[in-house]
Amino acid sequence: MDEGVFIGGDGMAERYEPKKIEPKWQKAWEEQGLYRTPDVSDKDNHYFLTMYPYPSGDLHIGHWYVMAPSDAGARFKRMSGYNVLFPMGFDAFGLPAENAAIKRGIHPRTWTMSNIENMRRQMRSMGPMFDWSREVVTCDPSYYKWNQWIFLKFFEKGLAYRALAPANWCPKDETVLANEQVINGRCERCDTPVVKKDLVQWFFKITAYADELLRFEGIEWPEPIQLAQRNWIGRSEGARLRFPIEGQPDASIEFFTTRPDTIFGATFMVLAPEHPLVERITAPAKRHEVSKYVDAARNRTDIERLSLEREKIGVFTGAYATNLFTGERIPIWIAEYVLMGYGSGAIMAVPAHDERDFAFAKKHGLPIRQVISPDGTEQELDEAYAGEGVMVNSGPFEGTPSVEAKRKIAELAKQKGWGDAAVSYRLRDWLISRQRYWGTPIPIVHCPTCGLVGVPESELPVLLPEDVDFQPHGESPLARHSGFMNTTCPRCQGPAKRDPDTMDAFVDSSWYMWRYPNPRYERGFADPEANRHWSPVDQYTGGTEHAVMHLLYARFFTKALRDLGYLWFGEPFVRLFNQGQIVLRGRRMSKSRGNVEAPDTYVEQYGADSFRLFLMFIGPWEEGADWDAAGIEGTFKFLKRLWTLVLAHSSAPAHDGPPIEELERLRHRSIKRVTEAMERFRWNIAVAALMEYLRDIQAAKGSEQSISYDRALRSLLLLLAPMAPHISEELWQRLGATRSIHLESWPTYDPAAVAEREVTVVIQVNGKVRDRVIVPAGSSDAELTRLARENPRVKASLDGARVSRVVVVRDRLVNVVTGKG
RNA sequence: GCCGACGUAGUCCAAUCGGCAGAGACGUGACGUUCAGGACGUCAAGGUUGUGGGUUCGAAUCCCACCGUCGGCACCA
Repeated sequence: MDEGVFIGGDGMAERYEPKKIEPKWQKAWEEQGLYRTPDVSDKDNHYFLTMYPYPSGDLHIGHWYVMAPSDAGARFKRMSGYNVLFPMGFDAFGLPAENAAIKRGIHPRTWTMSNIENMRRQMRSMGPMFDWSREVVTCDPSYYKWNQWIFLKFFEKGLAYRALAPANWCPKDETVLANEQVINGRCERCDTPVVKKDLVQWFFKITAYADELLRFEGIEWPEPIQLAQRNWIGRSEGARLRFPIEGQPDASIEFFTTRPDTIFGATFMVLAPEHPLVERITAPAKRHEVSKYVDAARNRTDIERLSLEREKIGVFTGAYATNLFTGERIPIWIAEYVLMGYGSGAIMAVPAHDERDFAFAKKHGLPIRQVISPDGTEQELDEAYAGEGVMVNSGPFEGTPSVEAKRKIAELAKQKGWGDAAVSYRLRDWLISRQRYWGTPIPIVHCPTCGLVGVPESELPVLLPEDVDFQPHGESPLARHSGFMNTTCPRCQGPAKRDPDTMDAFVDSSWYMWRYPNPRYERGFADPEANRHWSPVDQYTGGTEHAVMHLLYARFFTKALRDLGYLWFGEPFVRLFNQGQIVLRGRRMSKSRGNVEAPDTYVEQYGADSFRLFLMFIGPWEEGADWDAAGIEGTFKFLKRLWTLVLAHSSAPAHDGPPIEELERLRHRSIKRVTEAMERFRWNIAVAALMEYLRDIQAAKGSEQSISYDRALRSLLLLLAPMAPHISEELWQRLGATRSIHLESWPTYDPAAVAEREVTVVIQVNGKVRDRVIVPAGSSDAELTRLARENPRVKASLDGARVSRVVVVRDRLVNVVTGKG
């Protein structure tokens, strides 16, 4: 027989040609409306969601790696008896569209929409079960209207607010960036070093939910993602205290510390260069030096700060505070290692017990006093001791264990009115305003008399004008569009200006999952009726790169919208699965690197089914893989063998002979293996099990006429259907089916039928294999022990030694252990 | 520096509860089919499970230390 060819009755060979069958079925499924999911059916609903892509232009291998296995998962769930919603859409706002458009002179909307068109086409070639009738495109006014609506609800409740903040500013993109968009001090998009710039910005108050975001009860998320979010939120317990400033009776320095137990060792204080008190407290003699330092610090990029080798440089303000616990006057310094964005931008410096303070004290000749000792005695410190111990040099607390002292010091401070125990978070509020064009306009009117006024709901959406000069000029492009900017105040009807900024695109993705159930709903961001059937999302899949941004924002939005009364649950995604990334020679694929592998040539050559299967076969999904197309032949050959075998069977005269036990056992075993692998998203094991199963069927020569053989092939097709939907549909029809294989039920297995009748049991002496025996499955321990003790090879290797024990693992092994000595 | 994941055949990877190291695939080699190559089929070789220690009758699997690769965080008081 030739390659993938079946010589039919008429002598014509029919080859497996994916190019012929795949488009045919894609068209047929679409015409049949096979993937239109009803909101209500006689089955349980299951919402399976994979992260929507950014429409960058072409679907690359990374997209396939995310989507194809997700599609298999959704299809598996559907065959398992659920009514599955598996929608798709486009994350269509954001910087790349604007940057690309600027470069090519095309309007961002034109560029984006043509990319979407192209990517839809490419996605269809994958053969996924997306319900396109529910597609969401975020740059559509009918979508972003609800960004604005949610913004206004947040604004009313104080969850959206404006504040002057030293923002991360990218000089090249001429925009502010969220903390999450700054990678190693550089702009996530263009790699330009980021500088600080004071701007009035819009924030969402995610910190109001810091504590609740730390809890993951009731949801099944991978432990590493939970950990990443916990670390990002960075909750720490300690105390917030105030020390008075000498000569400034109505001001004090507030600071947060996790180590109140070390307070007797606080020999100086340090303020962040941007700290509001700096100007006020600086001694006249120091003014010049201090302002020089502050200016330099502000203009430094984060990159420069890091490249200073974390040298602890700073300047003395000439002012003094009082350490209320020791009564000492301690100098107030300013230094960059204290960050304005954390705590209150000021610290008590305890050089003996903090590495950074130690380095600073050494450099500037400040006193170092040990107050915690591991053993209660004082010793010479050549580095900071950050561990626990017993307090020394600590007045009334002398001898107290430091762990206990943390609480006691906070209590004393509270009594005296100096402060109290407190919790601090690393998490900052989410800066959402962008000085760019391609985003959702912020629905706020700046009125000279009324101040900030929300646009009335009836006037939404505030449309993003099309005729805008979006070339960057260091301000929001909308600011130069007078038709957009000039408006009237909704409250006093006087002349007013619109807000020229747009929203971070992460706002869009924070709630898109509630839009899918009914994307055309006009009376709210989410259709309550449709959402009642689907939400929250049962299964979410996506990349680990979203561990702390999208996934945290979406949780925040869900909780906030719940508290506003619009959702009835607090977690958006019940189960989360994070797949790994496809890399090329160890490097992330990206357009800017120019190392993007296009799937199209592989789809052209081997078909979508082989390519899907190969992506799933390449390794465990959660681990990702280094791209190497070498193995794709393997999955292609597998499908060709399947094709040949099924076609031969389809033209065979009859298959009604008696069942064959071994073939039935193989079938049950394969169903079990594949089912369990699919449940765990271990596609590689599932594919391997199918390959093995096919070989087993091929090996059952002479059984072709049996009912078991027929069942075996049909089950194989059913098991393959979620992963390779086209070929399984084609062959299913060839076997005489009248309706789609994708409407069939997942095959079930009988555990009893999986078990082998006879098993090979290994016989060991002291853990070394001496013999193997074939025994009936389920043989008793006593029987196995007897077999082992009487075994001639065991006797020979025992050589008269005393047997101290016999370990029996039923159906597996017997280990004869000899006594010691 | 801190946190996390992963190290199994030349390569990608299996091994469900601690129980025979090998399911599947790539590559390599031999043989068959073929005029030949390809394709297809049959078979084969290939191992100190990263290193060292520990627990155990028994460790790829559990524990400790180290090395390596990748990812995240990175002056967070």
